[in-house]
Amino acid sequence: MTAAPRGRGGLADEVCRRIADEIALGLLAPGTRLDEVTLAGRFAVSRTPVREALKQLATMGLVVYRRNRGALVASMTPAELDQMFEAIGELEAACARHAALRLTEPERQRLGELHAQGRLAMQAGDVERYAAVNLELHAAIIAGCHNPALIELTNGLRERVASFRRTQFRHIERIAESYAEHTAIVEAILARDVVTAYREMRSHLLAARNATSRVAPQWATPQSK
Amino acid sequence: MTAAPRGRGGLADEVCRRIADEIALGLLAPGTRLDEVTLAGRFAVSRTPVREALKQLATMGLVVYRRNRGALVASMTPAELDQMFEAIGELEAACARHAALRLTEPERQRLGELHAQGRLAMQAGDVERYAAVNLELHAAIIAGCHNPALIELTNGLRERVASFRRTQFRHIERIAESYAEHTAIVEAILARDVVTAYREMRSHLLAARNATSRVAPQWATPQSK
DNA sequence: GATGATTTGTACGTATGTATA
DNA sequence: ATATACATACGTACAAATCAT
Repeated sequence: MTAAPRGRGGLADEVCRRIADEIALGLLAPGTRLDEVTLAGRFAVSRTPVREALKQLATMGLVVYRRNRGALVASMTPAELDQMFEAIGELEAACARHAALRLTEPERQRLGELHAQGRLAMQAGDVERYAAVNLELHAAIIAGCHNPALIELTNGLRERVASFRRTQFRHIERIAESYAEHTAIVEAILARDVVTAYREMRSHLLAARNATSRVAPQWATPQSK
Repeated sequence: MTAAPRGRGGLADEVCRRIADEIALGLLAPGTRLDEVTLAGRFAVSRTPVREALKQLATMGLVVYRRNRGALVASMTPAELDQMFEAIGELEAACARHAALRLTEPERQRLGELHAQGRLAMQAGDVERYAAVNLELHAAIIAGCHNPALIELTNGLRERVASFRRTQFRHIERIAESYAEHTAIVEAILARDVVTAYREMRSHLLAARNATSRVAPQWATPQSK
């Protein structure tokens, strides 16, 4: 799932990936203390790889270090989360614009299929499934820009807010809205309409931002102590 | 200069900053081997902080790791550099758009002053000075978006390409072009014209990309081994 | 406010793996 | 191809700082 350390061997990178996944999946809630020896025990390694992993996670922004007091899973204020979504909006919109011009034929086909799957999930009222398809659709568009730097940046940001956006599709109404927005985006991309693809993706993510911040206000407080 | 690790104490972060600076300044050329013991000696610390620093630099993208063979200063192919500039263009353009709406009065004033300084440097034919002012102007616009996530992302990318864009203003003609583009950008921002600010900043960085890649084709080859 | 316990930060030793002759 | 040299990767020990009592 996580693409964080540019795939190599090494215990530190392995530990880094596993912690990153647990954070993204919400198993490690924001504000959770990350004790080096505990983690070392949990992954059956010494403290050294754990320390290196935590340092990497800190530079990724998934973890926050406090001087001589160890690491915490990063938490965000509502304002910070909002800024994050704004940044993601800018990046994904850029990705969508480039995707409109650069998508290969098979990629274009897959984009259409994913969107169709989204419709089925929506009509079935399957929230989990829609969320999964939604993720894949966005991933397809991001990858479709064919610019590794942009892709990496965008996915990095998405990973950082992953644990904060779980409740995105709680309301069924938001799913219908989301699908309608996806339609505009997908159609624009397939029509190679760069301006519309950019604009629609941007407003789509602004809408998602509002949907999220409405639901998750209480997490934000850093429960440091 | 470098803002890499979110300012804390600790030798690892100190070493990280210093190495990052040396890379950005070109003292450590792309492809240079980063020997742990050598660096440890140079900074008068043990290998541990150096290792942690290198791991951080690797996740920042300034350094690449080869499995069980240590770290190298990251180098880029012309294609990768191009993609990098494209990504920077998207980000800075977004910053410019937000800056047009969010700049405070003192910030707006400073922006005008910086641009005026650029004109003086250009008229004096002072390449070094123009390059410095150029840097400050871009930094002012980036900071002016008032979105920490966007700012951090953009500056991170700029740092990664810093050592590759040193020759940007070799040709005096490029300075004149650059200044003219800056004029369009600054005027748009000061007029709160979001569309123009975005468009002009984007094309400005595309132009800079071309200017750079024309000059620096040979560095790109990864001189591994 | 001082002392003890816990945890991070740094240093160093050993083993494994890669490159060279 | 085998062996040697060498640097990295991991583990462990010590020191310093923070938190709790």
